[in-house]
Amino acid sequence: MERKKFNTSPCSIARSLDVLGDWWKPLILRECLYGNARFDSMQFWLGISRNILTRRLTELIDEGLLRKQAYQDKPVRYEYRLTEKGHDACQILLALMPFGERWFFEQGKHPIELRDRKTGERVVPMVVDANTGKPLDSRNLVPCPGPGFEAPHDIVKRRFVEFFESD
Amino acid sequence: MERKKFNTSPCSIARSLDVLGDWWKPLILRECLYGNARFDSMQFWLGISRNILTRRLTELIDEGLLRKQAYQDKPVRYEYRLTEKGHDACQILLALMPFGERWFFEQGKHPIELRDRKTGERVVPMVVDANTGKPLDSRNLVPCPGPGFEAPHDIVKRRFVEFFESD
DNA sequence: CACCTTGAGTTCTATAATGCAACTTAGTAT
DNA sequence: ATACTAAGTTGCATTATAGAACTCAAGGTG
Repeated sequence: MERKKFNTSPCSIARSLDVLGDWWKPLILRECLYGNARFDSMQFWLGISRNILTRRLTELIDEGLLRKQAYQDKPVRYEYRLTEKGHDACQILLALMPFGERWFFEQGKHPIELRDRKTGERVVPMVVDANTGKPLDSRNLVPCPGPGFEAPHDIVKRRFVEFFESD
Repeated sequence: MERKKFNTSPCSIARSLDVLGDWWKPLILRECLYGNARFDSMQFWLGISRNILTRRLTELIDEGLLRKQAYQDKPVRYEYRLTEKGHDACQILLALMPFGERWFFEQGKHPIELRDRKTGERVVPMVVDANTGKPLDSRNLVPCPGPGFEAPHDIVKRRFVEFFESD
C-alpha cells in the first residue's frame, strides 16, 4: 500500500513530516548544507542507493526545497542547491544536532560542530521561545486550537478534552 | 532489503534520524506530548495501522523515548509516556512547527498553537545560537570537525576540502 | 582510433515494510 | 448469554528499498 500522506493534516508537524519525514531527505539537505551538492558525491558520502537518491532529489525539487543547477555544459552537469524553503528546513537539522550530541555521543565528543562562516565562532543550536528567548521544556506546553483551526465541534471537543484531561 | 542504519554514523543528525527519521515516530511523540497516550486513541487520531503502531511503539520504548505504564489492572491497560529522552526529542517537533506554519499554512492561519501550561501565554519555537541567543541562518554556518571526530586523514581532508571549496 | 574515465542517471531483482481487514484475549456491562 | 472495550496479532496484497549492473555523452590517453 502507498505510504500515508499528511499533506492535508491540520498540523504543522504532520505537514512538515510529509516533506521531511524519512531517513534520506534530511541527510540530503545536510549534504547540500555542507556544500556537497553533486550526485555521485552525495551517493558516496551517504551510502544511499542511486535509484533512491534520484527519487529523493526529484521529490525535494518538486517540494521546493532544492533546485537543480547546471555547473557546466558539454557535458551538462548539475548540482543541487538549497532554496529559501530548503534553508528554512535546515533549522530542523539544527534542532536534531543537540539531541544527537546529547544522547548518542559522550559529553564533549561530538564528531562535527558548526561555526559561523565569517567569525569562526562556535555555534550551538537551541530551541527557545521567540518572544521571551527562554529555552522550551515540552513538559510545560499545551497545544491549543489556533486561528486556522477548522473542524466539526464535537471532534474539536473530543480532541481537546483528551488533551487537557490527561496530564 | 533492510533499511539502512545510521546508528554508527559520525553525525548527530544521522544518529538522531535513526531514531526519529520516519513519518510515524514523530507523530506518536506528538500524541504523547498532547496527552494522547493510549493505543486505540492514538490509532484513531493518527490513522495509523494497528500493526505498525505496535511496532513503532516498541521501537520507541527500545530506544528509550517512551515507557509503558499500566493505568489500571483487571484488565491491565497501558499508556505510553515520554521519558526524559522523549521530552528532549520533542524539541525537534517544536522546530518542525514554525517550518510547517510558514510553508503549509497561510500567514496567521495555523491550526494549532502552543501555550505555556501555567501562564497560558503563547509560545513560538525558534532555533537560536545558545551562546548569543541570535537566530541562526544556515547560510552562515559551516561544519567543522568536532572533538570526537575520528577518521583516516585522507578521508577527513577529502570531506572538508569539499565542504570549504564549495561556495 | 580504440579504450578508459567521469558524472548522472536507469533498469532489474530479491527482500522488507506498509496498509488494511479480520481475529484474539481478558475482563466488564446489559 | 451476548455485547463491548482496550490492546494488541495475524494474514495478505501492494510498495519501497538496497544493491548491482547497465546506459549515455563527452573528454582524455596510448
